[in-house]
Amino acid sequence: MFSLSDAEGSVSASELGRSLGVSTPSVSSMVRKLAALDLVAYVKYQPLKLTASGRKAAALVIRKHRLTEMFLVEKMGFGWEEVHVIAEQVEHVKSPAFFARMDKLLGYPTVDPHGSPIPSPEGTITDLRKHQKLSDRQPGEKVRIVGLAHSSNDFLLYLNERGIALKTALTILRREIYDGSLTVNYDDKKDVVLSKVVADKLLVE
Amino acid sequence: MFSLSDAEGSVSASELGRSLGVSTPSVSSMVRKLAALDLVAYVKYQPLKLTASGRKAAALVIRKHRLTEMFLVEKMGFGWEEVHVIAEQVEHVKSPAFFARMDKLLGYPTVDPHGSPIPSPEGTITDLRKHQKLSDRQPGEKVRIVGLAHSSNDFLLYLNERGIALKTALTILRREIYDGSLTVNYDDKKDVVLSKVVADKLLVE
DNA sequence: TTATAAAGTTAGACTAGTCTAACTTTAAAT
DNA sequence: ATTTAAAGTTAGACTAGTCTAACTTTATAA
Repeated sequence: MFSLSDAEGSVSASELGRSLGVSTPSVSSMVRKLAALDLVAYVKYQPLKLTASGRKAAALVIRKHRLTEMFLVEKMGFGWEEVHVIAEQVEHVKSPAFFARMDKLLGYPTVDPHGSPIPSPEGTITDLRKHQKLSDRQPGEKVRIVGLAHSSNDFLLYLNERGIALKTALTILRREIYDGSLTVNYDDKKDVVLSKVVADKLLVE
Repeated sequence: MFSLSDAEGSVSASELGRSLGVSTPSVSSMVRKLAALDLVAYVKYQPLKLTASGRKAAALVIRKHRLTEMFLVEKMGFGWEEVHVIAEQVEHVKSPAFFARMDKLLGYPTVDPHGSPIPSPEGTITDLRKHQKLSDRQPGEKVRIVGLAHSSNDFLLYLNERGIALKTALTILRREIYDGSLTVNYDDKKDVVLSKVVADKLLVE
């Protein structure tokens, strides 16, 4: 629910069911159990919303997920495209000490390997929207990649092939009016063309 | 089943149920499902036994458990008394790559932090019974601790308090005929008395 | 303003896993 | 060899979670 929520924090039952691989009646029945636990604000026939404590619970799971991803990359040598599926399993571990130790060994990181913020132990999550899209920057500017708006496997592999990662410094050379694609330089690469679709998903500062 | 098996590789349904916190009818019904998967050799009213493939499946779970325990101690700084409960959760992670990476980072260890053997990736498990108990050794002998016959939390804390760990070298000074207790020296400790109960559980070479 | 399509809910069936109570088998003891 | 207590199994009920089909509500659009 947390990750599917729109700007108002709402999800439709059907969208949730689709994403969970479950029918809408199943969503209905589960959501009412979550409402009984005060995790979901449930109003019949209305879009679903998490309560404050639901959002906190979600943030704490996301915290475990992202700490794990960071640990897998930094301490175990996995690639950023490999860690999501592993972390989805490890995040179910109950032991707070386990994640506290990861946090400490990592030096209390604030973002995961894809640049997404790691919620605090209290369940506070900083908003990523303060970052700007690469596609909004102008030719001539020099920017640094600090996050990804989405991080599907295909996208991560696309970036790997081009040697683009967090902290890569890009110089914007040109923008095509027609399709919004950008031509950029970075590291030892010259005149690399990135489509608008890609530039929209690269967050920079 | 694997860990409760006696010398003949058998467990009673009631013992299994007790250890799992489940009634005997539940054991019955699960065991028949495992028999359908050829993991358990099931004969009505007879003690339960794993099949060869059941033993292999069990060994592979134990492998994940013990690799995790070793990783928690060696790479994450946990104490040997803390790792069992965490590893019980982490062992459920599916990703073979995750455990393969632990194995590699640990340098392919053969025993866990309690001296118990780590099964091979093929599911072969070496027998610990080749080790001798401390209680079978004679006064005057010098021995090294290489394993524990059991590793309950209480026992591990008992050993922590006395500074006894794997690889501790002991000199046996005296054995009491009456209760079988041993007096030993090790490190900078002198004349430490270990009861027969303790000496039975310390495996040495 | 009403009709209608899309979304959500209720009803009822099914499965997996658990339980207790009643019954059967095994094996230990007279 | 027979009795009997312990262990195991079967029967049947219950819960949680899922589904499809039928029904209700919402909101869009004529």
